[in-house]
Amino acid sequence: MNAELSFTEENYLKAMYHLSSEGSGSVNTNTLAESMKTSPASVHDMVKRLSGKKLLAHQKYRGATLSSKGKEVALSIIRKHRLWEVFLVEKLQFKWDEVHEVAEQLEHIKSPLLISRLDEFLGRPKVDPHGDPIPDEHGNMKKTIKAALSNVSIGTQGVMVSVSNDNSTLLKHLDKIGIELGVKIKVIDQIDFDGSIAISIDEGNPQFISKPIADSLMITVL
Amino acid sequence: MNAELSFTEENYLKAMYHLSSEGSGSVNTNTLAESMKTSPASVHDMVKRLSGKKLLAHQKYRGATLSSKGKEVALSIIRKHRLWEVFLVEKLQFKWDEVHEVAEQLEHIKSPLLISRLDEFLGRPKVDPHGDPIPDEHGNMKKTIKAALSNVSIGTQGVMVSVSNDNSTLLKHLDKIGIELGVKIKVIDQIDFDGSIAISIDEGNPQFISKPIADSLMITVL
DNA sequence: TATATATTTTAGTTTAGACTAAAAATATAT
DNA sequence: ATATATTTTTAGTCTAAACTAAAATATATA
Repeated sequence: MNAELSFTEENYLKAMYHLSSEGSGSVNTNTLAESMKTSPASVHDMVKRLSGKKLLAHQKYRGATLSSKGKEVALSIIRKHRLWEVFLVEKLQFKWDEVHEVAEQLEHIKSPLLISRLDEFLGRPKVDPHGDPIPDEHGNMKKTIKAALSNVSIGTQGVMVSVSNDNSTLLKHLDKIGIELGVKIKVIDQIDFDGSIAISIDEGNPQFISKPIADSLMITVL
Repeated sequence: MNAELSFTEENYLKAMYHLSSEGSGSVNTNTLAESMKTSPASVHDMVKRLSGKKLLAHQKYRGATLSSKGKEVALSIIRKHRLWEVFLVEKLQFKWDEVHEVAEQLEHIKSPLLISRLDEFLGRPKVDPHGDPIPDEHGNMKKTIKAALSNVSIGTQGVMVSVSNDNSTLLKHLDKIGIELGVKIKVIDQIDFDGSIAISIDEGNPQFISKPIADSLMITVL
């Protein structure tokens, strides 16, 4: 009845989910091909396979859409991926940027018991180390809100998710003061005069960053 | 140069290792086919693949032998398998009869960092939950002496390391009478009539177990 | 509207890993 | 020593998932 999916099939479903604004809306062949780093022809083959398995709906020349069954599978893989990322960072001291490749492998391990025990072992975390929400066993998760650091109110906590500016002087500066992707940031104070703000990084001592810097730092609000 | 191996290729190498009395000696096609639950023809295909990759040596009609490179790969997979088993039992409260299937999947995850961190996290264990030794990162492990409980003389003490039979009725029975991995067992008496024996479990009161059960209980002799 | 461009689909190959059936080599038993 | 049985290898086929090249369709522009 529910034949086991290959790693590849699972990866296509995951990509479909991410590309279709959280699972609703259709994805065209070329977009999926680019995301999967393969050819449109290969994608077309796979889309036919997966729609044969009722995991997505497809009509000729009109792109593909995840079915509810397909969405369910995608969310369970995302859940596994993010739980493993938490494990790697919290238990095995992986750095933020070392987890992805390994989690890409671990997400395909098939064992419901493993995942429920892992979830428990980790204390049923709600977000992964990048601040992305972890779906529960029914696929429910709360949406994350992303905002520039300069845009949130005092007391807001979040996880650094991107720098909307690739000026290398800025990047070096961030590195020096300990701001990197994945760190937890809390806004402590805001100075009206120049728009600079005081933040704590990973629960450390408060330090100031200027408005232009705060403008370019994006966080997911926790 | 060192192209990544498929799960299947890794499984063949692992089977080769187990079938060739710890990696030395040749394995014939039929034996390997039975172990891999496939046909001799398929095995032959794979043996040609793997000898092309210098992971084993093969001469026509004369069976296959692991090369030192192949043995190295096999041992690294066995290492990963056993470390994951320790993780599942010690951290995720898996029962010793629930770990195998999941470890069969986890052993193929490719990340040297993951394994070295996992090893550290687990306190560099020397044996897995079945009492089998865990190879170190260079493939070294010490041999353990195992014997069936029915085979040792009165007065012998040992530690329960495995059950050479995965019948689930037996496993449940053992669980009920308090026999689990790691318990210390001493042979108190042997009854010639039916071959049953009296043992003490963790220095407790003697109790009898039948010959068929004693046959399938393996201990490491102390 | 007609034509150019972009996207999607079809058709035909390729590789890994399985399969079955049959042929070849080796081992064994009378 | 020869017949028989066993084991191994070859040959040919199948499926999943990729590929390239070409055909079909859709979209955009003159």
